Order: sequence, then structure tokens, then C-alpha cells
Amino acid sequence: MAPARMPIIICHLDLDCFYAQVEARRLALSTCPLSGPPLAVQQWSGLIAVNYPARRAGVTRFMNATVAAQTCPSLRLVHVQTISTHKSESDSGERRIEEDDTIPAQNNNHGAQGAPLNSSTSRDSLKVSLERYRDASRLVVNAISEALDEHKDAILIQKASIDEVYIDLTSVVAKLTTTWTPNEESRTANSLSLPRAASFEEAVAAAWREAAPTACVGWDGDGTPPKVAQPYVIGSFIMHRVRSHIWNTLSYTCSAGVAKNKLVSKLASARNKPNKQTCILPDSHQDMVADIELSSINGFGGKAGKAVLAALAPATTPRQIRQTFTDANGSLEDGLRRVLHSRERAAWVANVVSGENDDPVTPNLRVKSINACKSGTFSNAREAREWLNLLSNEVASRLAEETERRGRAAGRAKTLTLHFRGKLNTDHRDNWVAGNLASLTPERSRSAPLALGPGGSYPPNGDSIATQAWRLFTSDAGEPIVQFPVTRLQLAVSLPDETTEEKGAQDISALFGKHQQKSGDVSSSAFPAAAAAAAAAATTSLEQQPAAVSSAARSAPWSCLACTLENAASSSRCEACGALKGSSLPPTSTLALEKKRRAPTLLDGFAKKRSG
DNA sequence: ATTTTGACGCT
DNA sequence: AGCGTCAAA
Repeated sequence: MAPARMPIIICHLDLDCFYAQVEARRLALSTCPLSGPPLAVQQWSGLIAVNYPARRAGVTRFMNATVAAQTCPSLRLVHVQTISTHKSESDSGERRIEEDDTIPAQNNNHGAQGAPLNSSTSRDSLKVSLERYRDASRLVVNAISEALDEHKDAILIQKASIDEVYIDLTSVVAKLTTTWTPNEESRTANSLSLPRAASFEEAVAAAWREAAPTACVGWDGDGTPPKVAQPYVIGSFIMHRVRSHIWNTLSYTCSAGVAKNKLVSKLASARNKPNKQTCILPDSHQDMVADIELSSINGFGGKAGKAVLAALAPATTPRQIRQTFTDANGSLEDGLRRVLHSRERAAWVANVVSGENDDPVTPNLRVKSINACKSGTFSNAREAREWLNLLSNEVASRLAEETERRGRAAGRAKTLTLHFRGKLNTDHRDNWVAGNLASLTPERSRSAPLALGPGGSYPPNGDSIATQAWRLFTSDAGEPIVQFPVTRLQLAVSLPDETTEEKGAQDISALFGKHQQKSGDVSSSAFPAAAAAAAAAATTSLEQQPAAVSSAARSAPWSCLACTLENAASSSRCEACGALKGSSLPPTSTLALEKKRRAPTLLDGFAKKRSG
């Protein structure tokens, strides 16, 4: 029997130590987390990914590569790919991007040790490229799509980062539930349908056996899955198939979480790693989050989250927060509102500490921007120009690839943006007493419509982009608009949405790509048309008004607009730089480029983001 | 914590 | 258009 109401089933899938697996596979080494060789990926002298065998040997992320090699003598250290400008002999001196292999992999096990990685030459002349991982990421998403292909009209996939996706399996689980018939033969051996059985309960039990070992929170996993667990068992069964397909086709392991929302599915995928999956039954959501440090939950890692945490101190976990702030009437949200001074924040925190979350899975498989950047010390216009040339070539080449992937009908890149970080001038720094160091190295940007290449060609080539980038870097008089040294250069192109130009030929399901999803149940009879309709209806009802700034906020501590220091509410001048409250300029500022800039406030980001 | 990304929000 | 936040390897 199908359940009368079908809960939302969300899965979070996370590749295990992704860069390390990509490098292991590229080098034809085992990616098995139990038996593979210890391996870590370094970027300059620091480690950015460490596989599980290396972790067991005591190697950690951020560890210095030399220390890591001492800690684990058999460690295979692989440097991320680097590229450089290169004068090709056969190419009349034209500059192109060359993959560069001059950075030696430090490896005590393999004889001669090369030059130290932080020696001046390599890092000053090379740039990291993450292309290997972008390519691998695309293959993983393709594999996921393949595994779910027979349900492709029913699934929503959101890429959350280079190695994470959320998948909304609600419709697929509903479909497998409502279309189930006794002893139905699968169309093919690998068909993504429930195992053949005489009853639905037996089919779900068989699915659970196939998905084993899936850890489950809220049921001990023994015997026949209880009714409340059935949709989660089916979701786990699907995700086990997906993970198997990724392993079989790409040799990558990943971990997955299945739950009723993104918040808990993400916590679930992190709970058992590597190469494991976990499902959380709805009654266990609160238990699942109860003792996790709130600061480690999505959205609480940054400034806004820390501000919330500060207001709730000393409570740091959902359990403590619920105990401390549930008011006399039993309302957690009202209790939180008294300390957070914001309806939106109170609703958000109340939901999170209860394991509730309405964020929809928003399909976003199209790349929205292409960025290339280089940090370093660029001392003069010639150096800046050389790096801009390299960044331009990289962006041009990636834009050409993306254009190729999308086909000729694809929209064109709209904007070229140059970001640059330059220090304030010495006069200004000398006047600085105790300001925020970050404000000494402001990052600025200039952008312009991306121009076509020679003869109106699209996409523009590297030289064309380099010319445009240089125009953004310099004034009309041809002088750099920032002082040297410049410590960071970044070039970006933004790609269009394509929703408007494609609407004629568009798949109906894609029109619901941005639908908002209400928490709670969706009628199983809703699949698929009514689910889409319900989702579409929810779109309008979920719009929230931005929070008004409360009187409490006006008498709250303020951030200096000039140096960002937090000042007491009673101060009218910044204690660090002396700027008047509300003024973006310190009294003696001499920086020509200084612009009026509003410092971020604690309310930023809460108006629309957290609908609760 | 590093650097190199990428998405998205606010003004 | 420009700046800022948050997150991941």
C-alpha cells in the first residue's frame, strides 16, 4: 500500500576528499579509502585535500607539505595543476597557456627532492588551475544524471559546490511508490525500480537490503522497514544506485545523506564518511541537530552567524538554545526574538535548531560565471599586464569551451569584470592607528560589457580579452588606477541566464526550476503535475518583506564605514580611525580611489534569504 | 589557516 | 555597476 501522503525526500551527496580522488584516478592509483595509497593534494606549500589513508596516518588539511611528508613518509604528494605563459619556439613568440610541470611533487619515497615549493620562482611565475576538478565534477554530475536517467523529468539536481549536489527525490520516490505493482519485472536488470516482490512492504525491505549498509537514524534497521521509513528507504536505495554508478564509471567514492530537507541531509552525509550513506527519519530531525555546534551548520559560519551566536552565548548547540530560549508560553521563536531583535532571524534560528528548513533544491547545472585569479605581489604595470594576459588567455579558453558545450544557440557572456587588490598609500597607512588590516588592502572591481573579438567574433580570444582587461585596469590616460604593489588580480565573465531566449523550446519541467518548496507533505496523487502546481503556488506566497531596521538596531553597536571596526553604540567617532559615525572617510584620508561605502550590518542577508 | 574558485545578496 | 558574504577543496 502506498502511503497516503508523500514526504519530501532530499539527498545530499558529497565526494570524499574530492581533489585527492581526482588526482589518484588521474595517476592510476587506487581511490579506495581503505586500501589505496596515502595521498594529499598541495597548493603551493599547503595541503588542500587529504585522502583517508593519509588521514589515518595523521596528515590533515592545511598541514605544511614538508611536515606532512615527515608525518607520513609514504605520502604521495600531488601539486594542483599550474599554468604559465610560455614562449613557444615554433610559434613566433606568441604567448599561450602552457601546463607547467616544473613544480616537483615532494615525496620522500621517490628519490630526489626538487626545489622547495615556496621558492620564489614557481609561485611567482605560475598560476593554479582547477580545471581537472571542474572537469571531474562535470563527469560526476553526468554520472548522477545517467543513473537517474529514466526519471530525468522528475528529479531536481542542484550543484552546491564543485563536489556536492543536492537532489530532490520526492517525485521519483512518489513514482516508485504509486506505480508499484506486485511481481513486476524490471525493464532491465539495472532499472531504477524497486526489487521484484509480492508486496510493497517486501519490495521496500528488499530495497533496504540492497542499500545496505545505510545507517539510519530513527529506526534500528532490522526487519521490515516501518511505514514512516518507507520513503527514506526508497530514497536510500536510489542513492545507493547512484553512488554505485559513480563508482563503477568513475572510481570515485562519495557519501550521501537522505532526509526531508537540505539542512539535515547535509548533516547526514557528513555523519558517516567515507563511502557511506545515512538516512534520517523525520522524527529524528531534532535529535540529529541537537548536539551539533551551531557554528558548523550552513549559514552560521560567517559574520552574520557569529553575530547570532554571540547573542545566544553561552548556548552553542541547538539543545542548549532550545532549553535556554523557549519562553514561558513554550514558544522558541518568541524567546529568540527577544534576544535577536528580528522576526526573520528568530524564525530562521528556531527552525534550524529544530532541524527544520524550507530551502528548495534549485536546479543550477549551468555555469554562471568563469573566474581566473592570481594572488601575489605585482610591483609594476608590466607585471600586472603579464598576469592579466595569462588570466585573459585562461578565461578566453574556458569561455570557448563553455560556448562549445552549450552549442551555438547558447547566450553570450555579458560582462567582463576585473577585481584587483591594492594597498592604500603610505600616508594613509601611517595615519592608521588600530584599524582592520583587511581595510588596508581593499578589493575593488571595474566591469564593462564584454566586447566581441576581432571581426565581431564570439567568443573573443585571449588577446581581445586582455586588451579589455587592461582598459579596466587603467585610466583613460593609460595609467593603472590602483597603486602598486597590487596583491591580487581576478578576471571574470558572467554568463547569461538563457531562460528568456530559450523559452520557446524549453522543457516544461525546466520552467519550474526555480520553484519554492513548502515543507510538509505533498500529496502522492500530486505526482507530477500537482506537485509542480503546488510548488508554483508556493512561489508567490513565500515572498517576504525585508526587515525594517528596528529601533534596537539603531542603538546597537556600529561598524565604522571607513575601517569596519565595531564601535560601541555610545561612540560617535570610530575608536580606531576617528571617522565620524556614518562617514566613510577617516579624517586624514588621502586615497584618491576611496569611495563611499556602506559597511555591512548584521541585518544584511536576512531580509530575503531565510524565509524560515 | 592558504589560494582559487563559485553563487548570490544588497545598494 | 560595485561591493560584500558564505562556502568548498
